[in-house]
Amino acid sequence: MRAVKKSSANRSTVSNRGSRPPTKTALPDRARTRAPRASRLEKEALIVAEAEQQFARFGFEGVSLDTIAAELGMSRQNILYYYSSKEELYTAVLDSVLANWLGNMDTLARENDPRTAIEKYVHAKLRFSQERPSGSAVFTREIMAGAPRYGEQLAQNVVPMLRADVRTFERWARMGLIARVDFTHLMFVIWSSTQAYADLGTQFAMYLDKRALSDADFEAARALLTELVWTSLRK
Amino acid sequence: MRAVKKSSANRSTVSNRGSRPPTKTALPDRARTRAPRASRLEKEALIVAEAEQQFARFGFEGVSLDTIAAELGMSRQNILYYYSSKEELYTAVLDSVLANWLGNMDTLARENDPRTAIEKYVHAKLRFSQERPSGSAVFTREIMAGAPRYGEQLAQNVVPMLRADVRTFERWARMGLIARVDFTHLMFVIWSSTQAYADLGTQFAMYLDKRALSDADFEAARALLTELVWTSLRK
DNA sequence: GTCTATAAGCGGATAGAC
DNA sequence: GTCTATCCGCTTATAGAC
Repeated sequence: MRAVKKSSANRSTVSNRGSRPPTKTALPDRARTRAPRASRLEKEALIVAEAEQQFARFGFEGVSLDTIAAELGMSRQNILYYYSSKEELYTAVLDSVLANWLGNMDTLARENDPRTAIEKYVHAKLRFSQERPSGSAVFTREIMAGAPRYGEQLAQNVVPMLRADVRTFERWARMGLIARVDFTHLMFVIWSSTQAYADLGTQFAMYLDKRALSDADFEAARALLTELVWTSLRK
Repeated sequence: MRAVKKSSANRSTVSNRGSRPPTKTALPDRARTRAPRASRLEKEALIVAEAEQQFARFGFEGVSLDTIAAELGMSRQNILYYYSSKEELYTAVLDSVLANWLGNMDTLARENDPRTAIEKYVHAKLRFSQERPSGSAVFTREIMAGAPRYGEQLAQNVVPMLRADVRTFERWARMGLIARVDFTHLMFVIWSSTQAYADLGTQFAMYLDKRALSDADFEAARALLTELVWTSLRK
């Protein structure tokens, strides 16, 4: 197999700042009551947020510390003061997304009623896609690349969740609450389609002749997907 | 917005039908009089095939001409002899995938019976994901990046196909052949989930504790997705 | 904490020999 | 067609001044 090459790419192609996030507002009055510790965390959060946006669109190799720094009005050396390497910043982004994710995504087993469980699950997953599309996209890119930098964490955190959800479906089927279909592939469909509303959101919007997906679009997606899944499971 | 460079459509690498490198046709009696033209096309096909693999995993910026050349046992300068820039090679890859795609994907309207149409459509889309996963992934990455280099072609070739399919659904609904749901989002679900079996195939396989998805896995996906869609449309 | 300077290497692309 | 040589910009990262 080929070795994963080192990162270093000509950035001339990434000059497009078309749909960039709104220019980050500089730190609001950093007047005198500046707790040193809070300040650091605050700045790290800004860096991670900007890095998330860029990694989402261009992937690890497609982003340079310079472009991240430029967008934040700081120097690349300054970023390296907070994160000692590009890869460390990258994993910090993924850590941040994963934490937010695990904190907000309940498993199916939280609910006893299958219908309610599915409704809530699809809703939560789509909400994540809507509220943090970049976070979703960074994960998708990492997975598409073969998870070279975050495979361990994925295997330990995400896969077990999926397995638990499949087991929950199977339990419900044994209890006669739902019809028996291939629950693993059902999860694949639910995951990939909800994820797509984050990763391919701009493309979906373009198809719909709008600049970005609206609440109504996400509501339509939620309604349809819930309907699709539940109709096939209803006994 | 970024200017989309012209793609070298004249340099058609479309002849590479299958997923992998070209089969040498070599008519025995013609062995002496080697046509230089065929030789060139053959080599271009090899380059495009390797580039497709790498762009699929690492994206445009994540790949260097050096790594592509190394895998083929040639020099990066030699690649530049066939494709005068990295971007030209990249668009040649997308041209090749798109041609293969348009040639094999029928629209829904090809069939008169909705059920049959959906079955064939899902089947064809999944088959493409199975047979040319890298091609799918290159497109997904391009779209996730905001289609900076192939947006024009996407808008002209893919979007119209999707719109036509949605109109077909609507016609069937007016004819009373299927129930009325949100057909646009239905297409989003069909596209994203079938696409995922290419883009996230290795991850799905990992979840299933195997090295790669098998025919049986694709068959299970086909059966489930067809069932999901059709059940929700059956009147 | 933030800066300047610099190391050390990879990137795409061109020119020209053979 | 393929190679060597070369240009030059960009990249990550370190060292050290302030």
